[in-house]
Amino acid sequence: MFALVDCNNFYASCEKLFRPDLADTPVVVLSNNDGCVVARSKEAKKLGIKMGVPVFQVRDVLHKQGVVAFSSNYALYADMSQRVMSTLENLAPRVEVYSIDEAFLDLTGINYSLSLTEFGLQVRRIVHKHTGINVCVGIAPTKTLAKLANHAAKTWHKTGGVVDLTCTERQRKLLALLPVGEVWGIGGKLTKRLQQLGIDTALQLADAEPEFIRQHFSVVVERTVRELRGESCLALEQLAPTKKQIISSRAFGDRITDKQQMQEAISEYVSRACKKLRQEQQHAQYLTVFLRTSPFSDTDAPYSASKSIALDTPSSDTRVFLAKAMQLLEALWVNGYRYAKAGVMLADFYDPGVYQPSLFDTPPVQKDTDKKLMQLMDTLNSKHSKTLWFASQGTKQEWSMKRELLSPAYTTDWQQLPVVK
DNA sequence: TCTGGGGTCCTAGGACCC
DNA sequence: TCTGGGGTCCTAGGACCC
Repeated sequence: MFALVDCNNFYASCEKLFRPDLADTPVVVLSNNDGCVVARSKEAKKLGIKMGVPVFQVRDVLHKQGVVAFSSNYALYADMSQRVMSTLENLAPRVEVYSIDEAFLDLTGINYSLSLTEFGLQVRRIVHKHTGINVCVGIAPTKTLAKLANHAAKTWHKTGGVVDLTCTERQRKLLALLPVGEVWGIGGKLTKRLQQLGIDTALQLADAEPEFIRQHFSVVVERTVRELRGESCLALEQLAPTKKQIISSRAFGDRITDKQQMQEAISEYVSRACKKLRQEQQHAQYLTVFLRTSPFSDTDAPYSASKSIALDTPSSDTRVFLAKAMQLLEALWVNGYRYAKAGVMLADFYDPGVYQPSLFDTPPVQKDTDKKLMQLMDTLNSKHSKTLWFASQGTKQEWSMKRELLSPAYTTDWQQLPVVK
């Protein structure tokens, strides 16, 4: 038996938590560069502001209705997420942190002492008491059904924020009400193709033959069908699997037309990605650099390109990747375009010291001093960010993203603690 | 004028092998 | 004239998630 615990309007709730004056005010949180709406308080949802809309399309509504907007404050959200997750870890024996605002709990053994619904209500109470965040709880025999139970708990207030779908009849009743696109794993494209086959509701998908779905779609969709029928195919995964790739990319605050600025940006992304790589305690062999103009522009000539290179030896040394990235950029750069976004990707990971040399390679020697230099950089930068950086990252970073509506890092920076007067 | 970032998994098809 | 069958591995692209 699984429970899915999902925080309500997570980013917006985090912002409201430290601004009691905004308790009843509509609040939205924006993506990087203050580009799109990525979270909405319940008041903002009521105003009809859609998830993911570009800000410029709803600017009038935001203004007229007195909506308060915030830039994304990841330091705050990550810290609040950790508090919620550690509270959950005290309430259930096994927890899978699925995303920044949701977690699956294994409920095996829970119903010996109290009913599953009572347990769900208790989770809500305790998480709210410890963190101030409201959550909803969906309970079911499979993860996919638990997701739908959670959706129901969020949608219908009279559920009290907890829905237990143990009983098959309740499952079918709910599935009949939900369009197939609400099912976890069924996105826009699949919804269309399923509808062409006459499958419109979640119940119709559950009642389709798994073999038939397998033939028309894939094993993934087949698994979804089985999960909807109550056959658990997706297990709880407590340990975060090691990463297979690391991406660092950003849209620019302003378009880039100058090569040196692009070099700065790519250098910045390379050093971010390498820092993450060292945190994962991995070495990477494969580097990709990409850049593109805006796909939304009618006036800008379109250009999008990427190039990759494999190192002779896996590494986590920023300097090695910087040198290669500059070579790749040299090959990719074309004068005259208005670049909107660029990024780098690291892949093909190895544990440090483990790799397969080719026949004619001289065995690599990673000098101890190289390793220490990177460690020193990371240590210094973790205490005071941006203490040490590479000159190629630039000093002004005029291209960097816009975050004009950023709230303070209330919980992670001594200088920015909230003050009670 | 202005449209996010970071991931995973699966499949199809080509190259190559015996 | 007639040209097999069964694999593996890799990559690109498509789909999904939050």
